[in-house]
Amino acid sequence: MTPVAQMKMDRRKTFNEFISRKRLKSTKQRDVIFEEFFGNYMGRHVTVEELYEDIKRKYPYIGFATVYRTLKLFRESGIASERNFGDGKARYEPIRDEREHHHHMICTECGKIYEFANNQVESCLNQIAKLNEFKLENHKLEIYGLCSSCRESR
Amino acid sequence: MTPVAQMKMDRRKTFNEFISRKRLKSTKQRDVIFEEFFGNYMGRHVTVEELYEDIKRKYPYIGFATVYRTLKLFRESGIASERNFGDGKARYEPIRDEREHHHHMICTECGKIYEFANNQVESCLNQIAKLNEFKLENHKLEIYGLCSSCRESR
DNA sequence: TTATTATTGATAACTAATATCAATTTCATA
DNA sequence: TATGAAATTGATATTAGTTATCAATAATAA
Ligand SMILES: [Zn+2]
Ligand SMILES: [Zn+2]
Ligand SMILES: [Zn+2]
Ligand SMILES: [Zn+2]
Repeated sequence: MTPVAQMKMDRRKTFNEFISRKRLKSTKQRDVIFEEFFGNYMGRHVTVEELYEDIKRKYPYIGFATVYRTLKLFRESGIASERNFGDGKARYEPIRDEREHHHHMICTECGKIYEFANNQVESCLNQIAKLNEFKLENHKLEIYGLCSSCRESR
Repeated sequence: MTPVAQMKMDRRKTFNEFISRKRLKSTKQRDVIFEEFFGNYMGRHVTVEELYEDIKRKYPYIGFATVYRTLKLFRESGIASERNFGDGKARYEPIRDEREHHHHMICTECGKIYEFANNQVESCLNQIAKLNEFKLENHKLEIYGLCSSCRESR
């Protein structure tokens, strides 16, 4: 089994456990949305609208509200992250590895989103929080600017 | 003259220059909003609604749209920063010193906002951008968690 | 199978941000 | 200081994204 397939299976397991722990129900719609999201959006940052439009083509009976609610469930169960990059639309990304914490660089010209991680920054933030007697629960770090190709075509 | 009064005068000068450069007009409303914002909100992070409610008490003839538009002008002229801390409402803060770049720690319990600055983080971000051939235009960094007092009362 | 409970999808309601527009104000010019 | 073009104002409407509502339907425990 490929690592990606393995990961998908792990997320499915986590989600199923969440469903039964919370006494929720597993439905056709949730299955479809899971398959689409974890099949086609790995490493991407999709808006609810985008995912809905995508799914609607194959499964026209699935409504927007269901996609919206299911993505919230994915987040709640810890298999997806919700992101907000300042364009007013929430974006969701599948969590690949729970230890893989990362941040984003967003091109203000073409909108492309790049990911990065940096241990030094992370430990700085922990130190800053500690120094201020602040219990760090989470943090948000984004770089906005021009990606290399948009930079050239200026 | 106190440093704060000096700073306020400097911002006023910058704003007046902006007004005349852009061929805009100076009005009673803009004066009132400037005075209120730079008089009472130094070091704070006020929403449009809050500032409007505050001003309305003394100057009931000033409308919400004017406060909203004037804060946009303050930002455009470089005398105020617009912030967004994930509660869906834009917040504005007077720029105290143009060299004083800082970030925020937000208590998820009481909503208090603390500021911090850290050179090491800044140089890390510059390096990360450089490494990815990304032209850093700006960045956003926030720590969310519990402040020391909310932490204790848990 | 049945009864209970959750889910669904259409749509309404909500919120913050922004656009519209006629009346008013500012200000450059005369 | 009068005039007129241009910007501003405040009330209100519109938009966009999110979230709530609810009757019909589907899932599941007993
Ligand atoms: Zn990401
Ligand atoms: Zn981090
Ligand atoms: Zn600040
Ligand atoms: Zn910084």
